Amino acid sequence: MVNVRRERFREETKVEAKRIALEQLAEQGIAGISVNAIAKRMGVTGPALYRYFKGRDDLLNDLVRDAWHDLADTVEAAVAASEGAEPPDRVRAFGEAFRSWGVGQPHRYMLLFGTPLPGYQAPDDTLMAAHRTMSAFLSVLPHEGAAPGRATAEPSTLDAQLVAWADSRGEGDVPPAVLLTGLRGFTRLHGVLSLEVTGQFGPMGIDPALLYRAEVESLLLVDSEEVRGSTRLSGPG
Amino acid sequence: MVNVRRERFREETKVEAKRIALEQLAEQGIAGISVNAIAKRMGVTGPALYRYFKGRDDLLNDLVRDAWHDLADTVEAAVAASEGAEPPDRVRAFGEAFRSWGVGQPHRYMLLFGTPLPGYQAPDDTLMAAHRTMSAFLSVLPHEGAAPGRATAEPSTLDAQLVAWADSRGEGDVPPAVLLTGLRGFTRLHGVLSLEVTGQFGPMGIDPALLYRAEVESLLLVDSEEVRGSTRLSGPG
DNA sequence: AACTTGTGTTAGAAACTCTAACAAGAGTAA
DNA sequence: TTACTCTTGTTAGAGTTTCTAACACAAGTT
Repeated sequence: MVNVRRERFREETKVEAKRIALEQLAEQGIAGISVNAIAKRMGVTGPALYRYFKGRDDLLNDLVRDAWHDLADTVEAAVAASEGAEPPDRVRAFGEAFRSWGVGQPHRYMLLFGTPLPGYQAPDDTLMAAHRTMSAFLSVLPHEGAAPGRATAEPSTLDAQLVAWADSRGEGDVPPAVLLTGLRGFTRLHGVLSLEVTGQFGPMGIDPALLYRAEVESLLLVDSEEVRGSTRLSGPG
Repeated sequence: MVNVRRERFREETKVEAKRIALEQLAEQGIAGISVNAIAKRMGVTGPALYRYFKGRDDLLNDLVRDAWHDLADTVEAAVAASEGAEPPDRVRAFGEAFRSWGVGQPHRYMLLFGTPLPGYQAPDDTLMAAHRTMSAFLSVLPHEGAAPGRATAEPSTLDAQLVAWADSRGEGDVPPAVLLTGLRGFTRLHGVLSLEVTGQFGPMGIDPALLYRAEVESLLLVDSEEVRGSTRLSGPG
């Protein structure tokens, strides 16, 4: 029989430890997360926490997993709340939710998108949450009018890779054009956001929010770009 | 009188220490850089190196500065080598040089664009190199046809901030439209590249190079995007 | 009541950063 | 040459880490 009381206390201890770790993360960054210091703040000695986490890396991996789930929940909620709105507004809603999440907790954002621990392999659980985040984004991109592509003869093309990627996540019905828009769009948002949360715009005197929104708007056009050739450069036509 | 011989030895010691630090960075990431370990590999005891660096943070800041200068040199060389080519090809040349630099030394790339040390303020020297990098990019973007804007009445607009930023760098003659293209373009390249060097595309089975090039091509269109309204979404016209 | 399991303790190894005190060499000046 | 200063190395040590091992004790099970 499973001891439910012990299991519950054990879970609460882990939650409490991670809560303090999140504080350390927010205040001092990843390097400021210390198993020893967490234990002290919980009123126990250092080694006690090793009954709950195999090591510091294990704790960090838990934080990464939790953060991905939190991010996925956040953007999913925003997408759900925008139900019924016009497609462009739903994209904007996703964009704002994503940015708010990141700007509100810069170090946690970089915990997800910064350099991973050496040898890190994201577990299925974590990958699932990352997928949920991306799916939420894809769901607000309009699908109509996009050619439903399947596995192409040439697997080295981006389209083929995108379809294979979607297939592996059980989303084989999403057209490659939408997948491409989603993936490129995500990299664009991350491009601005990651520079913002690391403070790179600080010495430049530029409001990252404006730049971010400009990029969000660019997503609303990224499809039509693809249609035209890409040899033109600059100059109002 | 200045003792030139001592000064030279001192400089060589610092260079050697940073060389080993770069190896540690490449192999184990930032966390793997250890003053003690560097000293041992140089055949001296740990504290000896503190005659050359005020502390570990000081060493890291030197690495950041060197990396920025190296990156600036690299993209400047690529831009210079593309002299005379068509503007789109020069943009591509910059893009490839930037990506090669980052992909070739992922941890060093993240040393520049990852979370900075707490309280870090980039010194002038470092800012200069960052500016050189951006200027190299701006120099391959075509300027003709762009309206030469100066300080606007409304300073909260992105254009006004861009002009102020360029002014502070002594590049007040660059039109705001080009500044915007440059800044947005840089964030796009960084968006893909930073996800690549942190291994985020690994589990996705997608070739980041293809995605990166798609974004490079998007830069060649970013201006014309601005001209049209930004309310359209998806769907081949 | 006896046994197993879980969870805390202390002790300690092996790292790390960084400071202090000291020793010795290199360069300068009387 | 002698004396002084400056630079650069050493060792010792404080105060951190992470993490393992050995032990103590309580809680749950049989």
